Amino acid sequence: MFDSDPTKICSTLKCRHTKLRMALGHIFHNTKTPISVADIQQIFKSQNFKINKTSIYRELKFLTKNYMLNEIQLDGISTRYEFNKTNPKSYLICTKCDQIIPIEIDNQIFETESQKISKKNNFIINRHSLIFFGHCHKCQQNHL
Amino acid sequence: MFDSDPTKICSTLKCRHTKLRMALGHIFHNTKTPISVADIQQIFKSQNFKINKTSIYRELKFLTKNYMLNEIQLDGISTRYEFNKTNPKSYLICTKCDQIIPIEIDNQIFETESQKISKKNNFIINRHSLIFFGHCHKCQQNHL
DNA sequence: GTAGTTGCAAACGCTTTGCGGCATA
DNA sequence: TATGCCGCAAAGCGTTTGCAACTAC
Repeated sequence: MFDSDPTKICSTLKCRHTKLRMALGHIFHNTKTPISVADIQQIFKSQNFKINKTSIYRELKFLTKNYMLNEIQLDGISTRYEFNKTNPKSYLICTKCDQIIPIEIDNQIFETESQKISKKNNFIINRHSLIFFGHCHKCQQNHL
Repeated sequence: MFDSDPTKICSTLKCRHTKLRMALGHIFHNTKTPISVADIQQIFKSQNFKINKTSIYRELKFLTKNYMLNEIQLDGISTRYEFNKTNPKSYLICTKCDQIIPIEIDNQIFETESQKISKKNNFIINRHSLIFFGHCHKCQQNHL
């Protein structure tokens, strides 16, 4: 449960208040859907903010390591980042435009089932990830 | 719904009956868990079967394209392949040893919920993927 | 001043491609 | 003998690393 306010990120993590960190903070503060490094580069380019991609990668790793971001790697799509590890781990993925839409799911649904699975397979379950693949509203309309 | 018998793969796909194709057929015929290119190279090495990795990649793509294999790319682990696209899409992933264990789940559980999600987000759901992360039996014992 | 941060170039690992040669049907 | 398949080398792509320079505190 962190604050996505860029300045608060720095005070929480006791790290320096740099241009890149602030810029990334603003992006994740204002972006609802998980984004890729390419997306970030695009945004920075449109803002005329010149920054080396190495620094972006490094900062994303840093923020992920410090539980500010959540790294998502899923079937076929490129690595995405979203704010805060405590977010729901369920997504809708549009297989036409590769958009990821985070959704909230009542995890109660899995309770009974995951207990069964855990026992049957002798497997300790720590977390789960549920993804629905299909077509988003826009792509349905565009007949893409 | 294909037959995993190597010779039947060839007759179904009307493709040539090559050493590599037969060898991969046998591997997937006998392997229950999804495996990586590195795993396959390992197996071939142990069998003293010399084959170029390019050919392995090409053959896996070919079999995937022809619905004989299922390509799995998930959170943090390397790409894996398993026989047949129609297999259940639910897995247990051990975050210690990276093993993937396919499991059967009663998809009825999701029926109501996925209908709700579909309506709420104006999203046509085609398929879903459910993954449980945790520790397998072996890794629990090894205190790794 | 000094750690934390950056840019650049180079390396990395996994995967794909181009092409000439070989083997299966 | 004619495609389909193969090996090899090289390139592609996203990501990481090493190092020297810089800058926030």
